[in-house]
Amino acid sequence: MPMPDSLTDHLRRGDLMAVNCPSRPVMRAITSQWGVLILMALRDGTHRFSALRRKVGGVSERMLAETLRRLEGHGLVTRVAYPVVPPQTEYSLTPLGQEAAAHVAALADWVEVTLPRLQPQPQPQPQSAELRE
Amino acid sequence: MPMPDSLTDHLRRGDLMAVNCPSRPVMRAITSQWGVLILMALRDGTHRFSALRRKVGGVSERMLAETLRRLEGHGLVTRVAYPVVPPQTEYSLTPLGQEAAAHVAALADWVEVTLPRLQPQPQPQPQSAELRE
DNA sequence: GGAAGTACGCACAAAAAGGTAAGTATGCCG
DNA sequence: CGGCATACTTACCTTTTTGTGCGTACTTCC
Repeated sequence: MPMPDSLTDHLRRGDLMAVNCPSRPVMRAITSQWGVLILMALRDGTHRFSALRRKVGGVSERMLAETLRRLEGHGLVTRVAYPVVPPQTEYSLTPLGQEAAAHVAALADWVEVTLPRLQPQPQPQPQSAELRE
Repeated sequence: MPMPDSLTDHLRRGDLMAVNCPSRPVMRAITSQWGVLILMALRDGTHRFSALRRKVGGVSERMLAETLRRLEGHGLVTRVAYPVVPPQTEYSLTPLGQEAAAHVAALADWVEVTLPRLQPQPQPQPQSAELRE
């Protein structure tokens, strides 16, 4: 019988497989499409908003701002805004952010290096396999 | 003037920062919400569909099937379907899948272990900081 | 003096992700 | 003999995500 979780009995010290695991939002922030790229971009040091936008190909201003804010909210990114004439803001990784970024960079490097050995998702037609009666 | 990329001049050996980098789809498959969890779940060995569904909390059948298919398309997961009376299918990681899964697991472990040191995203009101005239 | 650059917030719209329910074929359990 | 379990797919609908302009306040460059 699939009786639902009686309570928050799963959140011992973070079972990512549990629906209510508090680590999930953090993982999502880090592994989000732009989160990954922004973390990696910031590994090269402090960047301004527009510099990041130029560096991370394809990101819109809205997504960049939003993702930076989420990362900041989790303590992975630092934001320093100078209320100067033309707005200026500097983003950089916190020590924790650097650790996280190192992990995603490792994965990203692996993907890039392994790419030729990965299928270009040929999308096989849904035939049944292994016919043994 | 923001002249668009003249051509495929960016895809040298995989600049993830480039919009058209072929690594991006793979990264998205791996770092997708369910991709991460499924890869980690499969680290424990071969699983059947329903076993995975039970293990990965919160995943729907649709998402599970879809994500498995994407991972399979990229050569990270193997699917073996036995055309037996009640359907039976076994999913497992390919060698490449195990490498990928190891990376995501490393990140996930880091997150779980670091969680107490990460802000619970207090979402600060958008005030300006560092007032220096 | 008009255009561009800066770092966004906001409103609107399109696209993508995700959930739900139902259907399938059939052996097994009660 | 009816219901459950299995592994999905498909259709339909809701939710979330993402992109596109627009506006801002002021300065510098042509």
